[in-house]
Amino acid sequence: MSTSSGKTEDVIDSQPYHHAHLRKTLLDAAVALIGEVGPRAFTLREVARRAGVSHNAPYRHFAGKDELLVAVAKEGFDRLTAVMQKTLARGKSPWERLQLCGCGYVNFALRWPQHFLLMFDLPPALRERCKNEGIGDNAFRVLLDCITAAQQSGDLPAGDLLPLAWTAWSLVHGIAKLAISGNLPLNARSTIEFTRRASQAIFGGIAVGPCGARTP
Amino acid sequence: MSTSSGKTEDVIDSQPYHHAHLRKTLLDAAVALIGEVGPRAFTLREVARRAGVSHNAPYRHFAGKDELLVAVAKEGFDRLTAVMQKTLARGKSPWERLQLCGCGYVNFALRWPQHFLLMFDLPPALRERCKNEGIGDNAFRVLLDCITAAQQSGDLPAGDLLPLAWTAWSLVHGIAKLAISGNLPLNARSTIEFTRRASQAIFGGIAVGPCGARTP
DNA sequence: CGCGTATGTTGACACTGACAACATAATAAA
DNA sequence: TTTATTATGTTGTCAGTGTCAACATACGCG
Repeated sequence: MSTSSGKTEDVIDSQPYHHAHLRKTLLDAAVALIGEVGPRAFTLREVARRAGVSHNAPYRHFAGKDELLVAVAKEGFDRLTAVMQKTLARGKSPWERLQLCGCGYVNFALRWPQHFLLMFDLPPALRERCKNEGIGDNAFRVLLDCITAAQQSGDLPAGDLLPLAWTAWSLVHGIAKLAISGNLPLNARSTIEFTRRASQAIFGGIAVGPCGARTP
Repeated sequence: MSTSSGKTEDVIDSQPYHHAHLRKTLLDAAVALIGEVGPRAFTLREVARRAGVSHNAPYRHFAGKDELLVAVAKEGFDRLTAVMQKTLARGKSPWERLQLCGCGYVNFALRWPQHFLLMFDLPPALRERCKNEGIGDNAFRVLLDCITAAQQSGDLPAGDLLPLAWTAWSLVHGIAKLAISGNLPLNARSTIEFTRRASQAIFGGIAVGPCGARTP
């Protein structure tokens, strides 16, 4: 019983050797650990411990702690993209889909706050590497597509795409960060509702109509 | 010359004993260190090293690393408040002052990104303590005052204060965070300009007029 | 002057990320 | 088949860190 370690592995015990499994196992353990203790208490050795391997085994699959963090971040962006796509699919118009896209973003942050923190609070050097590897690009593209569609349907004015995207992203990112850190005294449901109203406000304007936080 | 350590102390050498000076010295060193290496590489021992004391001296003035971090965060919020107040003072109308308030916020983040990161990326437990001690309250009050003034002058509609404040805060906070992490490919000047336009957009609306990122 | 207390130091411990050396399993080569 | 090579996991070690305990020193008050 050389590989007496675990659960998942036993099924495919024809390969008692870890093979590429350990990488996935470590990644899963890392994602779970992040969700439990957050980026600060995240420890390479604890990840190895949970995976049932020695404290140095991860080095065969990741150059170091940093690379594991990047991998966890990548996993996070993939999940974020999925959540946004699933959420915005409920929208009936380009305009509504754009709002729901932002709601999906905030919802992801509320559900997996630690993971979200890791993704965006990466040290500059790692964040740079993420960008070079195009790790957040898919998620951003979802937003861009939403805005383009809203422009084509006439819900948004034609013109430069990026400033619109940055504005929308900044708003929902700010909401997400502030909500996670407890600076918005709202529960999850209210936070999403607030996101929706703020999104409407940002495109429809607050000053021109009744208070944006009041009525649509 | 028992206290041959430093510069500032020599002036008041009538008290060769460190007294309450060390606390300030440590705090200054901590702020400087944060600015140089960021929250991640921030080390209690390095702070002590820079202050010229043993690695355990800080424990006489701070319960531990966490409490020092909280103190650094508090210092940051005080400076943030000062920057916002100074910036918004240039505004000629309540409406303009509100925008400049946000610009001051972003400007602070651009100038002292590491310090800004520390202030808002504090671990939940510490962030909680900051809130309990009312550490960010002054800065938030500056924003509230701006909004109230804009409401009284008719630039903003009357109504609940907090949703308006949250919306504005979320927007500038998002801009600051994204800019710092390199997700907005703009230099400092353009980022501030973008902040101004986004602020106008959020209250004036994007969809109702020409593209908010184009013309005032 | 002497003593208690506030402050700073030394020493120690467990923990971490990282490296080097070693061991073993899978695979390729002969 | 047998051997060599590579991929993967382990053990041992190191410097660095946060924190605690024990010790040393300087101040202030009786």
